[in-house]
Amino acid sequence: MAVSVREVAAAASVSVGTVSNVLNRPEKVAPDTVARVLAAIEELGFVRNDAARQLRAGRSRSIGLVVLDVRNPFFTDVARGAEDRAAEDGMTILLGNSDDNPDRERAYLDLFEEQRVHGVLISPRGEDLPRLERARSRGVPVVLVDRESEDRSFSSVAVDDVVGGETAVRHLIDVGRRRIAFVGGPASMRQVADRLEGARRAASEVPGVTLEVVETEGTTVLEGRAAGEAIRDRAPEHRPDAIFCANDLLAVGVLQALIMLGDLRVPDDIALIGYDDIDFAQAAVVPLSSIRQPAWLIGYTAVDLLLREAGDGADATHEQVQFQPELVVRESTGR
Amino acid sequence: MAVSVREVAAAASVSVGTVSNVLNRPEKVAPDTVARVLAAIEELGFVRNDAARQLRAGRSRSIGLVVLDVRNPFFTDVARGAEDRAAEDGMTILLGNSDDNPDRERAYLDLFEEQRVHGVLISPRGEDLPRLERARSRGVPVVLVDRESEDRSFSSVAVDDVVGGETAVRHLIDVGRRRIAFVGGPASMRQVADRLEGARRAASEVPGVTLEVVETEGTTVLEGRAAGEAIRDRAPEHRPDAIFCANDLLAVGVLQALIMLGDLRVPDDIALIGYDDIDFAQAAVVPLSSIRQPAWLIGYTAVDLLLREAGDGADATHEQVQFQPELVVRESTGR
DNA sequence: CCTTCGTCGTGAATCGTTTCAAACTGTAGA
DNA sequence: TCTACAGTTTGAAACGATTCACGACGAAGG
Repeated sequence: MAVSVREVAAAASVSVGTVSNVLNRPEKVAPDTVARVLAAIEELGFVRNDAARQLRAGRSRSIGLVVLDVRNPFFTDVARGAEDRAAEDGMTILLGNSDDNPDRERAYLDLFEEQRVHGVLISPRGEDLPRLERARSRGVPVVLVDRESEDRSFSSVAVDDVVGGETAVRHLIDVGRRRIAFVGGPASMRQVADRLEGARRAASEVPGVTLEVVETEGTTVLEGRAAGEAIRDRAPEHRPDAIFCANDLLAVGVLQALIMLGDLRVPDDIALIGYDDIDFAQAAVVPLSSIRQPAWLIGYTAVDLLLREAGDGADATHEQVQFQPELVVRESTGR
Repeated sequence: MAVSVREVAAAASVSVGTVSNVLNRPEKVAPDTVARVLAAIEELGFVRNDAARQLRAGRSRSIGLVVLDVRNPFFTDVARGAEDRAAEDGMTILLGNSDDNPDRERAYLDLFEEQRVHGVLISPRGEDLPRLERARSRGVPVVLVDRESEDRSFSSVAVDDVVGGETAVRHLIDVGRRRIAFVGGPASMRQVADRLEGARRAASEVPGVTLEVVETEGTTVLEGRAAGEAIRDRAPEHRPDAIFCANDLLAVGVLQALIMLGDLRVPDDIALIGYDDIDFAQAAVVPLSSIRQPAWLIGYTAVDLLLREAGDGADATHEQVQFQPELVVRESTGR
């Protein structure tokens, strides 16, 4: 059914080897032979079979990327950065989203291994490093995204979330707040845990500052709204005077609950700061203060490390790149 | 280097055929043989080589999906729906985003053809149907997403954008507006053109209603903001009293320009309605009225059609599914 | 005229899985 | 004892591109 090199070769009266050379090393073939072969390809509508190429080559020209949540603009930006860097080397990104579900995460890893990807970029859900070690021991380079490995045994590209959390809460304190609530979860998510740790650190520096944790089950707008409603419905004296959300999606949800469904004022009654600085942050009901991360750059850099590591083979060194988060002040924390 | 069936077979003292049977039809193999083979697989850390499977099978177990913009939540929702349906049949979605760029669109189609995908879902950028015809003639089923083919020669899943545009503008008229502006572009985007056509139709029904078109070069928040600024900077008597944006991202941008960077009131001075009803619409500075589309369902249905068509072979019938858009009224058009 | 060298082109072997006709084993029935 | 037959297992062929050692040819140099 499908046209193969063999038929192209026959049509152009050359051998299959020559067709392959035209495709891959045209400079090694006499010009008019090249022309004849290209004509035959056009004529027959030949399309290379990538599976056959990969089989021969031993691995694919793709890189697997597993993110925690495709719906979070932060991760689509990371993916764009990765795609751009991969394209520079003629490679492709396979995007999988785990939805913070360990089974899905493992399923994607299995899939990528079967595809013999060049490597895997992953923002690992929990502590399933053994699975990643196994992948690597089979020759698949792994780079952690938005996360560092405890023992530096993996390459990684991350932003210092502890510093980010610290920056956020310090800012809230700077604008005069004292009863601070942290909204985020699940605590098993590293990003969440780190940001909380930073928040605790900043809070403990100043006497009189309290930090309360409102744990959520995920980091979506919906869960933010639920958390916001719970806070809104408290007696005024039990409400915090500032909220730090583990990401902007949560913050948007909290904002909805406080303002649109309630009658609290932001930042007057409660100041609010998010994390990630997604596009929508500045377009929210009240433009949202946030902690900015260089998402595109993270993706770009991660692929860069991966390709370098893949090139070096087994004895590659592992490099940890860490970017610093940046405070962006908008109206939700006053000016 | 990598472990193959051959080595597994040797380790389990069976033939390669038996290993393959254990993998694909375990019920045809004696229980203790199965156990022995599985033990060998575990022992050796065998991972199937997908390229070899595909080569043998003739095509991959993936479906290509080309969207206009991954950053638009509408499309990520479509992708999720597609992924969910594909997973039901053990298939995978390969996501490519064309960024409304014909070259990228073609590059992804080429890539998908080389990968011998099961089929392609695409929201085609322009009128490059010949390219799609060619793909189909090579045996790759194609389903149009969020778009219909003029001549019904392709299967498609779409929402009636003309009706959507009509609904939006009719609503603006219903709430008393007369000088309406349509913000969107490029006009070559079918979705944009259709929504505009609907808008024109609704406007022409009521005497005294004018419809002005403010063309943008894309459908991002940034371009919306630029358009909004242009409108804001006009003399008051030249400003429209209502704006219909081709999608919610644009509307969010317009909103930023009017309110946050200017001092116009929405909806008092200018009413505003968007399209897609993305999550952020209700969390915007002023909660945004919009036209809702069943994004997840569109993706799900598209894969469904595709698999049906792929199953039927060459003589498959082409089916056009059309969903109806739904008006969602929020504060940006008054209550 | 013979050798050497470079340019082009050849075709068989290879990658790893699946398939399928054929072979094998043991049991039940005649 | 022989045949039938179901249940298992076998192993070679096939998928299609790439590679590489080798052959063919012509030109240049001695």
